[in-house]
Amino acid sequence: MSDVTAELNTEKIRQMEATCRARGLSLTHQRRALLSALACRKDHPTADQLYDDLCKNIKGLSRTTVYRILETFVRIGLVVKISSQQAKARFDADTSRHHHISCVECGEVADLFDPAFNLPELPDEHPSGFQLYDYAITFIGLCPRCQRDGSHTKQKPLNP
Amino acid sequence: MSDVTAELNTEKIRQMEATCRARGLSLTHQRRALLSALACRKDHPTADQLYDDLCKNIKGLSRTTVYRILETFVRIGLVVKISSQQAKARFDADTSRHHHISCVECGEVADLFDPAFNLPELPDEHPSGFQLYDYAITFIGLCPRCQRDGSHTKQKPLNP
DNA sequence: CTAAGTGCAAAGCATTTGCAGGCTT
DNA sequence: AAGCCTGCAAATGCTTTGCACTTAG
Repeated sequence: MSDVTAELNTEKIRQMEATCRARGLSLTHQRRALLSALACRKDHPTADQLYDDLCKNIKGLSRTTVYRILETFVRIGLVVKISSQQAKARFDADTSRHHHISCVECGEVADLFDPAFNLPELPDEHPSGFQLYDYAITFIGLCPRCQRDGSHTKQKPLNP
Repeated sequence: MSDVTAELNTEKIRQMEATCRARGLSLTHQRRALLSALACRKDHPTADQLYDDLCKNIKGLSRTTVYRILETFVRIGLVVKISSQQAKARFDADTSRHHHISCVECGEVADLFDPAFNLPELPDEHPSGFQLYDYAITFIGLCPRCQRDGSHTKQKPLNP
């Protein structure tokens, strides 16, 4: 890794630690290590990949801890959890182009037919080298029922 | 349900059955029932919700069968599987606005920074009554490595 | 010192697999 | 009749939970 990159990472880690302190979170070495692993990686690791990374440096680290810390970081907006808001798959018999909106609270999924949100035509291939087949837009929000109930026990947005 | 709706469903079911035949799939009553359940529902049921629906009418139906049939229907493009391409969550320490592209074959996720795909500003609330927080765009494709390997054992697109 | 954080083991779900028997074509 | 399909039970894989111990502030 180049010096410049290393410095950028250091800076990023410093910022993340500051965020933790601002939230009153203890800076345990497990958390520091995870912070640094996240800042260094340019891909989108799974919890287990991060666990494997950290194991090299922390003896006796528990997988549970990695899951728990990640959850905490997501809650304070330090990292984003990609895909699988809820673990279960949902199925849609309408295969026409439309979008979905998913409730952060209860996980229900509704249709959102709004051509204003359709994307311009996809190229067959992207500069990244990926061959593009399709895309999916998922909106995140709170459904009317959960707005009313106001229980909000799960992953409510919590940004500074 | 109104007569008109019922007729539309009948028509839709007929088309779906035709697709099955065209693919050489046996029209078992489990498959017929699932077809009809899917055509009737306007929401986005989980496999278990569909299983519960079907249980009322088919004695001794197995959950496994529902999962297997759904998988088959997805493969022939009759239904779309929403969210959770792979079951595991992935994490991204970059919380700035950008998109992701996910490989159908290996599940790897890459960044796609292309403002051309950014959406117009979101309204705070949508006509559906949902309070909107955010959105996520996920592109589906085949990564360079899997293009080379060409093993393609999983969910390759298979539309008419 | 004291609450917050961690490790361990076990449980929880959604989903998948192996295999024997049953049903469409 | 032939082979695709299904049911059952058990396994798998990711994630969460309960509880006692440890550590940061």
